[in-house]
Amino acid sequence: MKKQAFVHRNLPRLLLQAREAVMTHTRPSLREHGLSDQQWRVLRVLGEHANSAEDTEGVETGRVAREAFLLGPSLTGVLTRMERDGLIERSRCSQDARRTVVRATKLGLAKVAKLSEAIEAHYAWMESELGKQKLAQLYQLLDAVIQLETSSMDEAVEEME
Amino acid sequence: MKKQAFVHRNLPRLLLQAREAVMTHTRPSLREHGLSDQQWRVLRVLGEHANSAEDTEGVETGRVAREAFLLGPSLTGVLTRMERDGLIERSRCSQDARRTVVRATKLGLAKVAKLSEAIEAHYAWMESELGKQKLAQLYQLLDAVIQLETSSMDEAVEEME
DNA sequence: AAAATTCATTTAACATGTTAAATAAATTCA
DNA sequence: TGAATTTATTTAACATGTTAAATGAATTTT
Repeated sequence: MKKQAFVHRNLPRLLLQAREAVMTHTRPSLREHGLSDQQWRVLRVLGEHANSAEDTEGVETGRVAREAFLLGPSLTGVLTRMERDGLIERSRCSQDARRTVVRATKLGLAKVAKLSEAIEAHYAWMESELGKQKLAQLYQLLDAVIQLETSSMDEAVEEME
Repeated sequence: MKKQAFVHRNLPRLLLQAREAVMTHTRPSLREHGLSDQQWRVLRVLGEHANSAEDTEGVETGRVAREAFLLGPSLTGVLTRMERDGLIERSRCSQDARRTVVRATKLGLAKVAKLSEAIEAHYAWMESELGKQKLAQLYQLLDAVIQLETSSMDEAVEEME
């Protein structure tokens, strides 16, 4: 019996499609508040750090970039427009003048609060439609893929050094 | 016993990360051939249609946009640069002068052939590292998410009409 | 057939992604 | 201490994403 060929499915494209499909649901809420996808990611990060003890100064932009999954140069522009729109404030870090620190304004924090509800509701909906197990399974598989590729990349870097 | 809260994981971000992780592997091959991610997607589509019977004229840009997952205006720019670099040719559709049709040049097709090998090899590697079942499972789950969101969107559109 | 409408693509304007180079401040080293 | 190096961010230049408006060609309507 001939072995059935495993038909693979353009994984990057599928991941992109899946992401778009999910965002199609949450994006309208963001737009109602005048936020781009990236601005929302930034606000979300700032919201998470807002009540943290040492974050009275704000969060370093490097950290924001990592956690919001943005590159430095992109973040610079995003922050400029967010400052213009009164969502955040920037200042120099008092400890290390190389760094810039950012914090959300009252307006920004208010949007985080409102939108977090909408996002939560969306997760609840997905959970009920798709099932908890499947969702958890998906998380696991995505973690595995990320782990796989990242760790193999580390090896490649070691070889170059 | 208190019910354990289901900790959800920022699905869009995970999907983005997973996609980046996968592309981290294939991107160097693309760059060696001087291709951007988008240019590769376009070439891939053109390659798939190249040996098709009726495609002697080329493929309509609308179709390319859909299959390469690009928006019209983005595609226009991408194609302009690809034409400049000798990867593709554009012309007016003889049947319907509104449409533009595109085809890959010899150079373009050669790159598709070379890169397809590299991509295949990458899938083989992922398959062996992650396991066929898990990969198949991931495809299934991603399909389910896409299905879920797109079908619920259709309903929303119906309500507006 | 001429006007109105629909359809496919492009242009325009602005936001973001991406790489390399420039700035500027902190750190290390001689 | 002062020069060389490292680190954090920004600027610059170009490619792509995104929405709305413009263009041009087919189709429908009257």
